[in-house]
Amino acid sequence: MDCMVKLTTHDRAAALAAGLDAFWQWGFHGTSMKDLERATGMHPGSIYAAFGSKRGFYVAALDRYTEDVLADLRRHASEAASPIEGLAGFVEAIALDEDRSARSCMLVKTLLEHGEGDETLRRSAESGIAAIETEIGNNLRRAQQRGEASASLEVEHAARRIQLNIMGLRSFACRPGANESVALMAYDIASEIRALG
Amino acid sequence: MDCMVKLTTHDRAAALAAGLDAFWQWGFHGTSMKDLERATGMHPGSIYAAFGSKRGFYVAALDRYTEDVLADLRRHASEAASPIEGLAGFVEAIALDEDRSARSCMLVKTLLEHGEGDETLRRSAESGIAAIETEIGNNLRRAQQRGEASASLEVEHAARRIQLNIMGLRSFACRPGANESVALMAYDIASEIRALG
DNA sequence: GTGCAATTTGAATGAACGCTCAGGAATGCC
DNA sequence: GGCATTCCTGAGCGTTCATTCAAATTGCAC
Repeated sequence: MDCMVKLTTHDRAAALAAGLDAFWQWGFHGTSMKDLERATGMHPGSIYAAFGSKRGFYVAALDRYTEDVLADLRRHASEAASPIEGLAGFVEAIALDEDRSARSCMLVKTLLEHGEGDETLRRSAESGIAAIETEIGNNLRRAQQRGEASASLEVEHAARRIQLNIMGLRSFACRPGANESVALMAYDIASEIRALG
Repeated sequence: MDCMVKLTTHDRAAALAAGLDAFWQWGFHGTSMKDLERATGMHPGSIYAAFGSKRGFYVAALDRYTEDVLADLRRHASEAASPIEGLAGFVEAIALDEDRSARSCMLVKTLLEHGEGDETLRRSAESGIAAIETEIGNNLRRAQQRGEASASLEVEHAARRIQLNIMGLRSFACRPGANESVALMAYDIASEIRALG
């Protein structure tokens, strides 16, 4: 009627970002289509035209989240003096980023919300987690090649262990008023990573 | 009508256990009153008489979960040769318990599902987490008194770090087919705890 | 300016939601 | 056995859910 939002037309990336934000806050079941309409500025028909279903929207948003995390990881790796330092910096950033510090890892959130039940979403979360684990492993291997990490380091195991720490840290960060201790533990974890080098 | 379940009358503990199981599987939003009726064998009116609301039921089930975890922690502490060994055994048990291994910590699940929004549930989860953290801290302090842990150990920080590891481990355990690596990491974390002694 | 295809719109849909409460059954007391 | 009381039952309440689709609007070629 009043055509207040013509911007939204076809702005798929913006819709995804807004949808991700909503799902991140309230979860899949906790976010209604009405919430998504408000968040994206789209009307139900348009959302269905773009993403097929509420679940389809969630999966697309989750994939985008994974891409964001991977990009962030690669950025830290490329900007740091070494692969190990890149990983340590990635973890330390969790302590500094105040906007996101009170938010869990979206992939863990998905895994816990749909631990039993929705196979599609669980698979989607699992593949994202696996991708991040691989990326962490790549960094560790690069560190080995540069002689910065012991050749005897079990890369896959170490990568999983780092990811477990990150998952725990991000979950812990959801505790109300945990900012200080989250920062302390982020630095702890970062120095454990540096100790690999 | 057919009075098929007379057992349920007043069996509050059983209802709580059944409700906890349902909420643990599907979360708060993912569990409907119909599901709870099926799980408990109670009729809606009885559930409301017993717990006030769906949220009230959830809070009661969550409190019971916390009590269960605390009891488990104390049992390990009392049966082990030392407080440190008790904590290590508690963590190792996560690797062995196959029934629960695919389930996250219910408190973390609550925190993530209601990270933003439901203040009541968040507070409830937070107080449970705090109670467990205190109990872990008590064990560490006892280890210090027995001269098994360094007197310079920062108990609160170490307790939080252990809890972070447990949170991460339990979340990681929700990954489909992660059993092996979960067991490996549980042993890793247990030996890090033993290294405090 | 006109016609046409593509897109946007939002009211309407049936189902499922959390929750209530009048009425029936069971219980306790004398 | 009669009565008062407590407890249990489940149909049904109003609401909200995810989803659809016919109608209105738009963008574009000529």
